[in-house]
Amino acid sequence: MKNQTLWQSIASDLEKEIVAGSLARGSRLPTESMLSQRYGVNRHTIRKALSHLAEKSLIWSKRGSGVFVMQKPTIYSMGERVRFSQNLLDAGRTPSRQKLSLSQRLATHEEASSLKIKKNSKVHHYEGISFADDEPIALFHSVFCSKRFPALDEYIEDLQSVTQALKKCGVNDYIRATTYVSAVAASSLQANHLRIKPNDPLLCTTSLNTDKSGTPIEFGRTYFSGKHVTLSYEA
Amino acid sequence: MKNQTLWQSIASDLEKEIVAGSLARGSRLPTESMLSQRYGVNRHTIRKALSHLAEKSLIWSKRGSGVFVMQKPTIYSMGERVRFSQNLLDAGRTPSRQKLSLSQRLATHEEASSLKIKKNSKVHHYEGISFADDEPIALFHSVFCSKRFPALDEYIEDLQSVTQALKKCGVNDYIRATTYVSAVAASSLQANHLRIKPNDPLLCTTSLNTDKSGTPIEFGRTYFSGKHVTLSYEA
DNA sequence: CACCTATATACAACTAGACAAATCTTATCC
DNA sequence: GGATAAGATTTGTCTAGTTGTATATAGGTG
Repeated sequence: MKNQTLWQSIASDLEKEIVAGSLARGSRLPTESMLSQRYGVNRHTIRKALSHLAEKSLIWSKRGSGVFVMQKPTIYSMGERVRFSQNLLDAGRTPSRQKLSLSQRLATHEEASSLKIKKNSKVHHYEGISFADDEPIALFHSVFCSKRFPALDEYIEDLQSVTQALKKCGVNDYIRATTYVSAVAASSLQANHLRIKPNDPLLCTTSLNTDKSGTPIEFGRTYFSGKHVTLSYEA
Repeated sequence: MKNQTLWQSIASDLEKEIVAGSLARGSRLPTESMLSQRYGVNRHTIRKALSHLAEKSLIWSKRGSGVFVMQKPTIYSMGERVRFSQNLLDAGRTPSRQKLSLSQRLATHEEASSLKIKKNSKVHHYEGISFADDEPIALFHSVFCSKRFPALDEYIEDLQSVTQALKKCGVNDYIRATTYVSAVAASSLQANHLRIKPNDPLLCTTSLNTDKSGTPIEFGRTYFSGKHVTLSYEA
């Protein structure tokens, strides 16, 4: 720990405060100007320390707004039954979702064939952001056969829960049939929603849920922020 | 004074200018490049002369900023009532303080036992720099029981004086109960604040102030720059 | 030879200042 | 009360200048 540069000392000092908890998870750091005063250095030196912490995913910054302490990464377990809210509760986090859009449109080829419905069938398209402790961790979009679930959109709107909405439609249980996982780079729009930078890595899961008899129910993709989420496949 | 090397004669030349006052205390020297031009030597030769003056504590340098003339050292007297401002005024210096941070956090073991409060109690944490004639001479940090002095942080913020802030909290007088003194090496962060080099010696005083009845009020540490301060224990 | 003095060059670390872009705050208007 | 506009804050980016450090070279001296 010798011969440290100033910005390294500052970075490790701030890191201590974060892990010790005196800078709480999710809270805002002092501004760069205030930090430069506190440490008696130029703002650029502070920025170098902060950018180091940002690379370690301890903090993230938003122009015009401030620098914030990141939450701990969330372990998201994939299994036969993947339930967003329950998953996060199990991980000790507070789940929430924000709807981005909820509409009807024609199914794409991929969606139609996955759901085993006719080409040009109508589907409910549900798109949104998943949060853990008010921190965005994933973007999702799902489609459901409109013919089979005529009023699903209203239920989702009311209940804010896909699982509950499906129950209203008579689907008491559904099972993850297939999941594909790949890594992609975030677009600028995705990055903005997830509060990360463009080209940061995303975990892209493409999944199909069916009922017990194997009939397709829901097809969708979820983009998890690599910084915030680790997928777990434990049995 | 013959057979002097180049850097020696340059050093003594600059020293003359300092003691004569043509290079005022606290002012900035010409840059190393300018000096190397003025004396017609290489910059390294200038640096050798400057580093000699720095060892004699006549100047100090800040990377990226420049080289500055140091003030004279200060005598700081320790006694039953240790008051920073009064001490410096008595020594003919102009005191000032700069706040580095002021926050609440949980007390450490040492702090809790010294203040005789419960473990995990909240404390005000006040951290800053003490100046004499605009030259930093010490780093301090103090803790006060939050429960006993709920609004102390606001008072300190407003009044910029611990003694005055405590008066607002009903503590009209406090007494130095114990003081421990040790010598430690400056960290790079401490060195930066005190305008000295890492590993330069510091006088570390650990002190407890109580009210007249002996109830602990304030516990803290002060790190005096060995180059700038001599502690005095005269009766 | 080993060591000090001095030169030369290059790069790293840090400061200083300015401006742009995004955001937050506040006053104002209807 | 809510929308809008203006101003202040805050992060992002850029250019320039200064000290700190490392390496290489050469001459003089004990």
